[in-house]
Formats: sequence, C-alpha cells, structure tokens
Amino acid sequence: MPGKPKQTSGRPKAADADPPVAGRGRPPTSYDVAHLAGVSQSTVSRAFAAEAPISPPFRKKVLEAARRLHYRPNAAARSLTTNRSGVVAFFVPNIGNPIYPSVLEQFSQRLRAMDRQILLLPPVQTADEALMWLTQYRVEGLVITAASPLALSKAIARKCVGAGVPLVLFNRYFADIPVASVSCDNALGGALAAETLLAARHRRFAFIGGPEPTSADADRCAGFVARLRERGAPPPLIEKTMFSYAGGHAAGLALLARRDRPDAIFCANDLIALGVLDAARYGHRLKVPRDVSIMGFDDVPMAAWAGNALTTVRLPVEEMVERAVELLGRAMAERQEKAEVVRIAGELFVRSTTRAVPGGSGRAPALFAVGPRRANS
Amino acid sequence: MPGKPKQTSGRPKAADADPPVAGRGRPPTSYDVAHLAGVSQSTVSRAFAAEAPISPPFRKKVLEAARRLHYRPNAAARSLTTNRSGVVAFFVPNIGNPIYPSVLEQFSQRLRAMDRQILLLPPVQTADEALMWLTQYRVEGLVITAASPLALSKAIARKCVGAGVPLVLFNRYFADIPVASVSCDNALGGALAAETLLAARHRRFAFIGGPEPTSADADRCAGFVARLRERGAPPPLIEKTMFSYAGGHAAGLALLARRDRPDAIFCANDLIALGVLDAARYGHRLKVPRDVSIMGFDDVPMAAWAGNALTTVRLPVEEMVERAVELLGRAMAERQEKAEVVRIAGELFVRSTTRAVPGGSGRAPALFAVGPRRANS
DNA sequence: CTGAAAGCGCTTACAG
DNA sequence: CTGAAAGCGCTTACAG
Repeated sequence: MPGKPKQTSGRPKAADADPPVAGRGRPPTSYDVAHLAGVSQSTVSRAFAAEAPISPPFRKKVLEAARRLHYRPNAAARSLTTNRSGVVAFFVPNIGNPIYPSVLEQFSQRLRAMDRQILLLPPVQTADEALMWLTQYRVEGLVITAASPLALSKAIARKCVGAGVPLVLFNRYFADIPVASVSCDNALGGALAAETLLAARHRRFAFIGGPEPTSADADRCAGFVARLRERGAPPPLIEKTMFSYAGGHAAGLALLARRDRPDAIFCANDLIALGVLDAARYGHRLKVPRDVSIMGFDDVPMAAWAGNALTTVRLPVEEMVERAVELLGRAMAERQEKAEVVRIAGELFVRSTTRAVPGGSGRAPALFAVGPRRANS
Repeated sequence: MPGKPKQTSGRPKAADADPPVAGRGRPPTSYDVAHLAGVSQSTVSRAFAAEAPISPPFRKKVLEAARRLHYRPNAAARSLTTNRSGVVAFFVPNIGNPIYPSVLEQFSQRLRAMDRQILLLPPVQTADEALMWLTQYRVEGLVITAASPLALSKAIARKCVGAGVPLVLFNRYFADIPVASVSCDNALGGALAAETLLAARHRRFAFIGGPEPTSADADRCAGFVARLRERGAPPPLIEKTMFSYAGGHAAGLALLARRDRPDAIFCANDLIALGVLDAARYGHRLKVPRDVSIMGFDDVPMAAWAGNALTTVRLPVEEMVERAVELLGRAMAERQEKAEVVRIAGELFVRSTTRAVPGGSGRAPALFAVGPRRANS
C-alpha cells in the first residue's frame, strides 16, 4: 500500500500530546500531519509551498495540524526531490579582519529573509575539494568574502564559474574570471585618501599594502597613486606587509626609521593602519598627526576608538551586502551567471590621525567626490 | 525495474569526459559510478562508508571510478536514509566580540576533522523557531557561544535538552539546566585579577560587568570579590554596562568622575576594559597605570596592541574548543546527554595597564594559582 | 483544487 | 563480501 506511512508504527501517535518535539521518536512527517488534518499527504506538502494550488480552508487545516505537531518539512527530503538545498555557502578565509563579523551578520539577516541557510565552507586545501564539497551538499550559491590566499580563492572561483555554481565575490574581483562581485569603490577611496592628505599639505607619501596583489589592495593603491600624480605630488613609497596589525606595526617601524621618512601614510586597511599608528606613537615616539598623518580603509570598530581615532574610508557594508544578496539571488534563479560588477562608493571619515586642513574648519575640503564627514568617535 | 537508474537517460553519459563537474546536467549518482566501475550500486555506497563490508579491490575500483566522475554521495539523500545530517549548528549572537572569529575558526577546523558541517543558526526570535529550524535541518548538535540575549539562549538550551538535541555551551552555563558546557574558569580568573591588583598595592577596587547576569560575568565578578574579601581588602564598587567598547567607555567615564574614584578596575571582558582604558586616558587625562590600573578578560587581539597593552586573563580558546568538540561528539554518539561541565584555567597576561608589583621583578608574584606570564606584546 | 503514485539518491537489512 | 530491494520524507506531474 504505497502512499501510506510505513515503518512508523513503532512511533507513538503524536495526535494530541503536547510536546512531540524531537528527542524520543522521530519528528513528525507529512503523513502524520495529513492524518491529523484529514487530508492527503500531497495537500500537506502544498500547504507549505507558497505557490502551490491549494484552497485557503485546506491550507488552514493543514497548518493548524502542523502547528500542533510541531511539524516542518524535512529539509533533506525536500532537497532530494527538488535538487535544491536552500543552502548558501560562505568562504570567509579572512575572518580575522574585524570588518567580517558585521558582514556575516548582515548576510545572515538578509539570507534569512530569503529563506536560505548559511553553511560555512570548511578549511579546504584545494579548489577541487571545495567544489566536491559544494556539490555534495548541493549548495545553491557561494559567497567569497576575501581573496587570501589568492591562488585558492581564484581557483575556487574559476571552478564555480566552470561548474555553474552561482558565485558572488564580496569586495574582491578577478579581472580574468567573469563573476559577479560587489566591491567598495576602492580606487575612489584611494583617491579620497590622496585628497585628504594633499589638503593637509603633505608631500612625502607612502602606501602600505598587503602581501598579495588582491583587487581591493591594488585598486586602493592605484587610486591613491593616480590622484597624487594628477595633483602633481611626488609618487609615494610603496611597501608590502601582512594584512594585520602586526604586519602594519612592523612595516611602520621600518618605514618610519628611513631617512626619507614619509609624513603621510595611507594603508590598504585599518588593521595595517592601526599597527602603523602604534609603531609611530610607541615605537618611534612620533606625534600623530603632527609628525605623520596616517589613514586606513574599512572603518573597523577599533578605528573609532578614542585611543585610535583613525581617519579612514568606510566600507559601505550594508549596501554591499544588500547588493551581493541581490546578485546572488538573481544568479541562483537564472541559470545564467551575469558577471555583473558592482562598485559602491565608501565614505570618508576624518578623525584625528590626519592633520587638519590649514585654515580649514577641520572638515575635509568640499572638492571630494564623496561627501566627507567628521566622525564623532 | 527498480534498482536501476530512472529518468536519467537525458543526461549525457559521463563515462570519460574530463570535467563532468556540475553545471550542465546533474551531478553523477552512485548508479553512474556503479556502471563505470562494473559493480552494483550498493557496492558504491559501501565504498564510501568507513565500516562497511567491502573488499579492498572493490573499494579501489569504485573509488577510482568515483574520482573520474567527480562523484560524492549526495548529502541530502544520505541524510534522508540515515536520519543524520552531519550538520552542527552554531548560535553566535555575540559575534561582535573579537574573540569569536578565532573561536569559530577553531571549531571549523576540528569539526572538519569529524566530517561535520557548520550551519549558522539564523537570527531567530524565539526558542520555538530555533527548535523547528533545528529539526527541519535535522541538525545533529548545537553550539551556543554566548548567552546574550540571556532569555533566548536559555530558552533554546531548555528546548534542546527537552528535545534531546545534543547541545554544548561555550563559555557559558545555566545553573538550572543540565547541559554540557565548556568554560574558562572564570572565578579563578577573577581571583587572579584580584591578586594582581592587590599585589600592586591597590585599595579602591571596582568591577564593571555586563548588563545581564551571565554565568561568565557573574563568576568573574564573584571570584574577584571573594578573593578581595579573603585578603581583607575593601569590597569593590560594582557597575554594569553594555558588553562593548562603547559600554566600557561610558562606564569608565562615569566611574572615574566619582569622588571615591577607584584606582583599580577589573572589567568583565576586554572590550569593556579597552573602553575604560580610553575613558581614563583620553576622557579623564589619567595616566594608566599610575593613576588607575585596568584589567580585562579574554585577551582579544587588540589587548596586545602596543597602544593598549592591556593586562588580562586569556581565554584558553584552543583547549576550550577541543573539549567542546569532544563533548559534542560524545553527546551526538550516545543518545544520553551527560551535562558535563568543564572548566579550564585561563592564563594571566600582565602587560602595561596594571602597576608593577612594588619591589618586584615586573612579574606578578608566584602565589598565583596559575603561572602568570609577562607577555611580549 | 485534491489525491494517488512515481521518483529524488542514498543506506541497510536480507539473501546468497 | 556482493547484489537486489525496500524505504527514508518529501515534490510534482498526472488524473479527476
């Protein structure tokens, strides 16, 4: 007699028991609900599908019975029939950057609204491993939030594109791989940094970037360098270090020990900048910004701390996540990946690690492409 | 003809094509592998189960065919038959605390070794919602890494225990709910803080805790207070604030404005302590530790930064995660929850926000229960 | 709109 | 050890 419950006779009939939760016997199935509601199992299934053909009274009956039994469709069974898991994977290799907790939190909120779950990609070693894992779990989409290690992220991205796994890069892109991405306008941010430091009458510039030529890093640097050149300023020194406080600290110590010590340093991110800041203050006993101005990028929570008050360009996390989820949703719906590249301007936050503009109000000048704002740390 | 592939005729036979990845047609099934390897589908299944009865040559044949097809057992199908999903859920409401990225990272590593995936609990509003979600995804276990908001975490814990969902609390416990947990020995940590401040000849103590009586918070406070009392010191002022830098900053501003200004402040965590530190330095223009000593708890990365050099008690994250995973594994294997409560001592890191011990070597005295260490920030 | 039935891709008794 | 078959709990054509 197919179509009727089998092998479930051992389970206590959770007809009106109050806490039929899980624990003891297995969770209720759609047959249990059908039985209680006096409808067919198909009808139960339809009651839980938004677009399914079912009359309001039937749906009501089913939902009421489901509520009493604490029933929810088994995700695995649903996944098996539909071949869609409802799961989005995240590759967050750079979780150490304090910007990512809020990124993850925002994704979590928005994805919940789309009824998607977040599965964390395990620390795979190769792109093949990643892809096998993605297919094993029938992951519907992948978000990569960092490009370090570059080679691995890139290989994974390439595999995903090849395999048709919807992919969105967060604050990264790969020029040679056609994939959807949402970034801060890093080049513009670099230009904003240049403007800020130029307005403060600096002349000896430096840029400290990460160890690998990620797009974010490269664009921030390029925007900075280009704007300096446009304004007729001398080219900056360019240093590489680890993408961390310790990296910034070491680089800052070295850079500030040079004869031709720069008096304005723009760092590829806040973590580096905060390391440089401490290297200047505590390593070299310099006054910031009197002796040297320092800027970061991202606006991590620590940048606003009173002891740091770091001038920086804020990553527009909220808008970025919003767009990323939008792109991901579109990529999951259509089979066809669009490879759209979104760039969102970041806002300048002038705090206390950059010299005030001479004769200015303390605000950055109005010639910026994006309205600056004096932050109340 | 049951037992043979059905409805798959439309798919290109991926016999020797090189990249049969995903993308176009569906991923290969065990039937495809069986076909290629010249064995039955059952044998394919057995080749992927560690304990299954299968001869080495057969397994080898299967695995080779699987490799060629990039085959991996469909997790949903497996979950459906075994009723076990291989998924562990994480509830990390307090992701803002910079200690959690490393916690999550360590869990990720260890869980991978156990072949478990991490699914993030969405931002549910009620315990019932959480439980329904847990059963919908047949989650095998839950890790709760924070107790804020207390009421929700507690309600979820209670539901899980009631429903038999294996649960491990990370650095939290609920006295009235029998559930496995792994914590830092917070009371001991509080005592260490008291010893450190007493040894520096302080007399006017304060404790700043979080807004809710979480176990970690309460134990740190209790250990601190008890040790002060044992040593005949006057009882500390006790303040409450948000579990954040901003909370600590506000509380520090207020506390240090008092007539009976404390000269030694122990904070429930580093984020609060760093806020207090900046309130002292930049809000009140005090010298730390000359005018006031400040201690935190956790040893977040920022505590070691040169500008902060915060004396603190380190959360033994690595050991804690190791034990937590162990407990979780046991709870998932046995049906019976043990409610074991593990406490691991945290290590004292003396940096520069506490006065050196008079006449001492700069090291904390040797009477501490746990060997102190002077950190090289 | 509603119900009976097939099928998703596995695992696991059951025979041999 | 190996294979044929049943069954996991759903979704979705297919009839009515």
